[in-house]
Amino acid sequence: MLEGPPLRADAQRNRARILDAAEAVFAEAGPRASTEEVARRAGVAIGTVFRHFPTKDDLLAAIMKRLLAQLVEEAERLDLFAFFRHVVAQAAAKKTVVDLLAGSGVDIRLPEAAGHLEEAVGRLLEQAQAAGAVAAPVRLPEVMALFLSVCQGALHGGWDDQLQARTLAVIFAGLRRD
Amino acid sequence: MLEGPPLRADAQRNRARILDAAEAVFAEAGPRASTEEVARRAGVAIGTVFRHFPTKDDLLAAIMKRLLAQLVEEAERLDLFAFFRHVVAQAAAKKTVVDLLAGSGVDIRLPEAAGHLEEAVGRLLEQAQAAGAVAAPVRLPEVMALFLSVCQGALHGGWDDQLQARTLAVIFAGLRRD
DNA sequence: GAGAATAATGAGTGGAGACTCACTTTGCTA
DNA sequence: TAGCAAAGTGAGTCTCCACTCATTATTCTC
Repeated sequence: MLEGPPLRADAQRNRARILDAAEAVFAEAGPRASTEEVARRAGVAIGTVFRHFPTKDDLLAAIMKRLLAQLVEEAERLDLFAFFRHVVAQAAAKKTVVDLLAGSGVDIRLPEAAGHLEEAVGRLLEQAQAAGAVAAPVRLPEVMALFLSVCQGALHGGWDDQLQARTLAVIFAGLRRD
Repeated sequence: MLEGPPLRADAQRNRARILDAAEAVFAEAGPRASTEEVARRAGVAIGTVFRHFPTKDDLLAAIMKRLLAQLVEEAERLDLFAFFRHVVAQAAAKKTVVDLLAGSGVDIRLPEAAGHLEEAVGRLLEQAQAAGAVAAPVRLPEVMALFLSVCQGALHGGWDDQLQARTLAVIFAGLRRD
């Protein structure tokens, strides 16, 4: 993570505005939304967006990193089941994360941030297994796979509360007794 | 389903070629692949593609319909668990269906064909419950939700055989004992 | 507060891809 | 097999969008 000299005040302000706008725009319209829309929403010229993020992918990667970090924080506050419920409930509002975790058309790798998430979920799994809430043979890879699958399903399927509860119930039952 | 006069022989031939090419191209590159690539692969001029399918969405809808019909056939040959396994294993090879079932950026509704699939899976569920292989309180909506979720997960996550088996094992356990 | 460095601006460029249409070719029918 | 309607062709249009850069504006430093 190479750090140059500190950013000028206006640059810092704009960078933050752009990230916020990008998060909102991409959450609403998915990663295919245009960079111009982001600039407009941030109240900034298009060139400014590209000064901060030389390519659109850089911008997407930056907000992904923020969102993943947020997920990790949430993982640290909740147990495995609550974490699943929480994230699935939010999936629709976080089109970007889900789409990008899914790699939908856009090529972005964030091994570090994604690794942190996996570690956090790993800790939740250990705790749940120690408490006897998840069967012993369950391993992290399938938990992550289920996690991502369900996020995408919820996002694209437009699940209501009831469907979400019933679907997670099946998965939770499967985790408890494998 | 309005039927005009029958198609001329060359038109029929080309229509079939275009559908085959589109299926292959979109399976490899997803729905974002260009119509020109489809035309090239079909050995046909771009205008011919647009004569048969006035918009790209029409083309996508047409192959979706074929693929859904195929899924229904497979559902009629297999039991619920085998169907899940089969489709998940093929998910990666069928990027289009999955992406479109998921509604990724493209707006296509095929209520009829999708309804048939749901009916077919409904029958599998009934059979499985009658045989005691799936717990009674499980209902069709969550089975469909799990089905679509897992398809997307498998597609985007690039699951290997082992991960696929382990992930499905959790879901199957959840279905058996809810 | 003057000067230098950094940042913002936004019209402009280039490329991709969906779709059109004037013209040519092909298949059907009488 | 002549004639015509159906189908095929592909260069060209149009729109959208990522990205650039010469110019102007804002901060920082002394």
